[in-house]
Amino acid sequence: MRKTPRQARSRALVEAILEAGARILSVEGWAGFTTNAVAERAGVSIGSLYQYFPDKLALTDAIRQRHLDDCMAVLRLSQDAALSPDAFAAGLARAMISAHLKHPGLHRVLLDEAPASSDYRNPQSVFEQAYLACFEAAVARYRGEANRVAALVLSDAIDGIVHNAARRGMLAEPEVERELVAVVLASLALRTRPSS
Amino acid sequence: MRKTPRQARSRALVEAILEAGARILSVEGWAGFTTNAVAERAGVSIGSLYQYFPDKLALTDAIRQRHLDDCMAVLRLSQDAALSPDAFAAGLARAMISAHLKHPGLHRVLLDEAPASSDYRNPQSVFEQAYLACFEAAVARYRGEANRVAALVLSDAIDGIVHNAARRGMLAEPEVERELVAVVLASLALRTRPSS
Amino acid sequence: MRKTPRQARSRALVEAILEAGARILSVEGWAGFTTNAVAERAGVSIGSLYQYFPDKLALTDAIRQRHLDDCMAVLRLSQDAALSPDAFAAGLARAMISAHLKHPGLHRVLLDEAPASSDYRNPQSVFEQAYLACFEAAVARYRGEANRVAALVLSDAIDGIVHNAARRGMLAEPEVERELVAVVLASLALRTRPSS
Amino acid sequence: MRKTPRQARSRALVEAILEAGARILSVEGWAGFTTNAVAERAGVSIGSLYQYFPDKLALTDAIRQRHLDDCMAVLRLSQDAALSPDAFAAGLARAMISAHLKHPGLHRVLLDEAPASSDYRNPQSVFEQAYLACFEAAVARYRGEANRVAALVLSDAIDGIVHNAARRGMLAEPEVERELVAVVLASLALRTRPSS
DNA sequence: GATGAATGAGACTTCATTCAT
DNA sequence: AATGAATGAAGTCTCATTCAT
Repeated sequence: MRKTPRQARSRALVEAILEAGARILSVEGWAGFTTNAVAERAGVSIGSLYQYFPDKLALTDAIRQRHLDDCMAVLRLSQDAALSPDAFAAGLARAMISAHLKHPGLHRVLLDEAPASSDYRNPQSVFEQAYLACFEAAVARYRGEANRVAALVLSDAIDGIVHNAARRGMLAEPEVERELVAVVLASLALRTRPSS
Repeated sequence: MRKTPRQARSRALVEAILEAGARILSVEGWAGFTTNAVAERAGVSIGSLYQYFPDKLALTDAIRQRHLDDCMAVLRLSQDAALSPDAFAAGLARAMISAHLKHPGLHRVLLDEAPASSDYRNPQSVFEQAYLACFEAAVARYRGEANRVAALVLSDAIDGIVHNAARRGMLAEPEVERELVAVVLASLALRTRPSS
Repeated sequence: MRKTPRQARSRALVEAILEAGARILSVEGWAGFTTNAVAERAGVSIGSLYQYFPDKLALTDAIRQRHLDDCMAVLRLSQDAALSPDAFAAGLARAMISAHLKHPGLHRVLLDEAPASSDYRNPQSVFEQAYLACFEAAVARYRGEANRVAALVLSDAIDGIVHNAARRGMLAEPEVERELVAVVLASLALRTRPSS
Repeated sequence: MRKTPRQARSRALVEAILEAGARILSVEGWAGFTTNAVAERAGVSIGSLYQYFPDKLALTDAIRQRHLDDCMAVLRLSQDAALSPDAFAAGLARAMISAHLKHPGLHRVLLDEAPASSDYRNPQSVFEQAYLACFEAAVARYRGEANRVAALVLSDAIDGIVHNAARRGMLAEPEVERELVAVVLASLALRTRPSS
C-alpha cells in the first residue's frame, strides 16, 4: 500500500474499497473488475483509491491477502490433534465450505484469473507454506507418515471440489458436503501405495 | 466459423490459428490472448483470422471445442467395463494427465477464464453430459450405486488435482500420479456414508 | 449523454466537441467524421469524448439535435399570422438561408448521410411534426385550405433549393434568395389544381 | 475503366457489376456498398471486379454515369418546344418521377453520399451543363427570359421534392405528382421579381 | 482471364492512471 | 487529502486492394 491509513476515516475508506473489490470480483469476475468500478461501488473517488493503492495489482494483492487470511483462520480452527478422523474430516469440510459461502466466486477468480505480484501459489510462498502445513500435519497425524505430495494432492482435490461446487451454485447442498467428507476421509485413511 | 476452409492451404491456416491460440492461452493466459497476438504467432495476418472466425469469442469457442474433444477421446479410452478397479483408476489417472501435458495451462484458462458463447459447463450441456456420464458409469460399476453427486465430486476432485499440478509444473511427477490414482480408487471404493 | 457536464470546464469541452463535429461534418462530410478526428479538432483526447458520448452514434445524434433545434428556432421566428404573403415568404426564405450559412454542408450530411438512432425523418417523429406544422399552418393561412401533402412538397422544395445552393457555394447570393422567395410565394398562392 | 470489355462475356460481367452496385446503393446505401458485396451480388469474383475497375471510386463513377445518362434521356424526352406550359410541366413531373422509380434511393446516394472523382455537380461539368440547359430552355420558353439562376433553382426544387418523396416512399402517390406539377408550373409562370 | 485467400491500415472503443482544482 | 475530468496506449474488427494459383 502506498500509505498506511492512520485515521479512522482512512481505514474505513480502505475497508470500503477492499469490500467493494471483493464483491465485484465475486459477482462479475475479473473482467468486470475495473478500478473505476471498484471506486464507484465503494462510494469513493478514483483518486482516493490511488492514494492508498499504487496500482491495480496492489489492490488485487490486498484483496487476495485478506481473503487468504480469512481462509487460514477458518482452516486453523479445524486443526485439533485430539479429533477423531471422522470429526476432523467433517470439521475441515465444513470449514472449507463456509470459507467460500460469503463470496462464492471470489476464491476462484483470485487464484485462477487475477494476476499477482508475487508467486503466492508457489509451494515456497508464505501462504502456501502455512496452508500446506495444516494438511501435512493432518496427513502425518492420520496416515502415520510425512508425505508432502499427498498433502498437496489432498488440498488440491478439496480445492477442485469446492470451487466447482461454487461455480455450479451447489456449495450449500448437504450431498456435496457429505461427499467431500468422504473423499477427505478416504484420502487420510490411505497408505501411500494402496495398490501394492 | 465464418467460412469453411476447403483448400489445403486454408485448412493449414485455420490449424495454425487454433494451435497458436492454444499455445498463447496456455502460456500467457487469457490476458495475453489478443487476436493480433494469435494472428502474429500463427504467422498470419489479422484479416485472415477474421475470414474464418467472426469474432474473438468464436475463436475461443473453437479452441475450447477442440480441446474438449481431445479430452473426451482420451477419457473414453479409459472406459472399459471389464477392468479391475485398480486398473481403471490407473488408466483414468494416466488419461487425465496425458490430456493436459501438451498445453498444461490450457484447460484451466479455457474453463475458468475464457468467456464462452454457450454455458458449456452447465451440467445440462452436451459436453458436461458426456463427460459426467463416464464418471457416473464408473461410480455405478465400482460402487454399485447410481450417484450423480458422487460422480460430480469425483470429477471435480480430479480436476482440482490435475489443474493445480499443472500450475505447479508437477504434472509429470510420478508421485502426483500415484496419489491421484489413490484418491480415485478410494473414492470408488466408498459406499455413500462410510462413517455411519 | 453518458454524463451531464456540470462544471464550466466540462460544458466548454462538450461544446468544443459538438462544434468540432459540426465543422467536420460540414466540411469533410460523413467520411471524414471519425471520433479521433473530432477529438483532435476539438483539442481534446479521445477518452474525454467518450466520457460524454457513449458512442459515435450518440455524438451524431447530439450534433443533429442541436442543429435541428437551431432550425426550428429560426423557423418559428418567421411564423406570424399577421404577415402578408410577400412578407412571410421573404422572412421564411431569409430564415432558411441564414440557418444554413454557418455550416453550409451540415444539414445535408446530417439528414442524408449520417445514421441516426431514431427515425427522426419519419413524418411521425417529433421533429418532423413540429417542422411540418409550420408549413401546414402557412398553407392553411395563405391558400385557405388544409393540405398536408402541399406542405410536405413545399418544405421539400425549399430543402432542395437551399441544400443544393449550399453545395454550390451560392447560398449567400441575392439572386438565389430572390428565386426562393418567388417559388415559396407561388406555391402559397396556388389552389390545389391550378390547371383545372 | 481499366480495360474496355470487348467480348460478350466481359460486357455481361461489367453489366452485372454495375447493376448489382446500383441495387446495393439503392437498398442499403453507401454504407453497405462494399466492393466485396458488389462482387458477390453480381456473382463475380472480387478479382474480376478489379480487372475492370481500378478502384472503388471508378466503380462508383461508372454507376453514376449510367444513372445520369438514364436521367438525361428521360429528361430530353420531355423537351418539346411546342408543348403548352401545362403539358410541359405534367410531362416533366412524370419524367422525373419515373426516372427514380426503379431505384428510389439511388439518386440521392449517388449525388449526396458517394464520393466522385470529378466535381460533376459543378455547374461547369458536362452533365450539369446538359442538365441545366434543359431547364434554361424551358425557363426561356415559358417565362420569356433567359435566367440561369431561375433554372438552377427550379431544378433544385424538383430535386428536393423527388428525393424526399423517394425517402418517404411516397414517390408513386398521385398527390405528390400533382403538387410537383403545380410547383413547376408556378415557377415557370413567374416573372423574375414577382413582388415588385 | 478468373479466382478468392490473404493482407494490413485504420476505425471505434475501453480503462488504468494522472493531475489540476 | 479528496475529487473526478482528462489522458492515450492498446485491443477488436472491417474492408479496399493484391497476387499466387
